[in-house]
Amino acid sequence: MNLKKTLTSEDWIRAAFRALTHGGPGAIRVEAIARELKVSKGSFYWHFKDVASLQTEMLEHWQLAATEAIIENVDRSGVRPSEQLHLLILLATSARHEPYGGVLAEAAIRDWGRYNKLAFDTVKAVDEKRLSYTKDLFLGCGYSEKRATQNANLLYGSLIGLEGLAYQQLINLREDMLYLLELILRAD
Amino acid sequence: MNLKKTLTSEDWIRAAFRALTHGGPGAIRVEAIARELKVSKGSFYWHFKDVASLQTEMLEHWQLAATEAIIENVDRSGVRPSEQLHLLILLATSARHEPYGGVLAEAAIRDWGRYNKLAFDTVKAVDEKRLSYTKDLFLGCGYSEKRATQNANLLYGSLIGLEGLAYQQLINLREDMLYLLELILRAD
DNA sequence: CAACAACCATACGGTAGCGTATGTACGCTT
DNA sequence: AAGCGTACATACGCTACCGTATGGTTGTTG
Repeated sequence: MNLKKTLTSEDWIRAAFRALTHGGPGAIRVEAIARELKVSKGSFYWHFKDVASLQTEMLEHWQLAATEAIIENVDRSGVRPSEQLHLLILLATSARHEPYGGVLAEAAIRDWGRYNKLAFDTVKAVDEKRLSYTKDLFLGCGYSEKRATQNANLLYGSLIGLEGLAYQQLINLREDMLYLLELILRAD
Repeated sequence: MNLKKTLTSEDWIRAAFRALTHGGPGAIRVEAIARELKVSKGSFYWHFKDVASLQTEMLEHWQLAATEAIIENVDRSGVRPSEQLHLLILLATSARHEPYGGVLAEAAIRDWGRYNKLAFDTVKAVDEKRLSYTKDLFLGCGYSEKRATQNANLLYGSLIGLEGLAYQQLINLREDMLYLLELILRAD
């Protein structure tokens, strides 16, 4: 009995994320997603005012989930700061805990942010929060303000860039990220 | 007398890159670019068979230019390997020598590669060449095969990721890249 | 100067999407 | 069982784009 009779707006949002992940921002189209969901677009315009409002809700959902996902797990680990950084990388490079399609959706939204102001602001807010959180972990390790900032920038920026290369099968994401952390922590 | 009477196919390609940079892959539209160039699409279909062939030529042009751009300057510098790495970063973070719109086009093509196989293969080929070149520089510094590979992955991957953060005004690209190189070279 | 090719304009049919208007089936209340 | 709101289906007009067909203009060449 997994047959739901009626759809919710969240069903539409999830389907829209699949479309975004597979075809980019331009694939967020009412009629195409409706076909995917095997309903008519009458359903869409019942749950949403228009496409823009769907996009807004998508970004809101993602922003919430994207900032809570990893941070909570690391905070609750209860280990010491340098171990938290290690754990952070392990979690970030497993990437099966992220919402709405994981790394693929993450990259798709990041791309989206290049051509859409709302998406840009959303991604920027998420990046700021993650950078700030990572910086705090380095501060907890005893690094100076400047060093903590640089280390956080480096760790997070590298993660984003290396994810792209890993997607192309050119590198091993976790191996290279752990190597970077080693370089950082080794330096006095 | 900067008024050229007729357009060349390269004029169309350059305009298409501007469209790509500003609006993403979905902005590569004949009639929109024609308006931008103040001609009709009759011009386009004279120079190109269809949109797909324009896209193909765009990627071919970019692939050629993107691999030759920096590498040549570094090769001709004549300094020793570790200084070449330093120079490489300076050039990569100035990014005003790149073709077809520089970093912005680069990122747009990278995004494009997520949803288009031809673009994907092109970006992958470019990344492979740059990674291999960077790796050779590290080999020239005396690093082992494994370390040279890891260092190259890290340096190039970080550049891509940090460029995104720099675009959001969240970091200083050159400062963080030079810091990374310092971390790498300092480690024995 | 006639002929030809390069280059572009205009007009057309076809497709795909958006948003709206309206019809309809179904469950739930009273 | 009559009525009402929920959740869709269907049909419509509109717009933007693609690709083609065809005609016009300009420069070059014999």
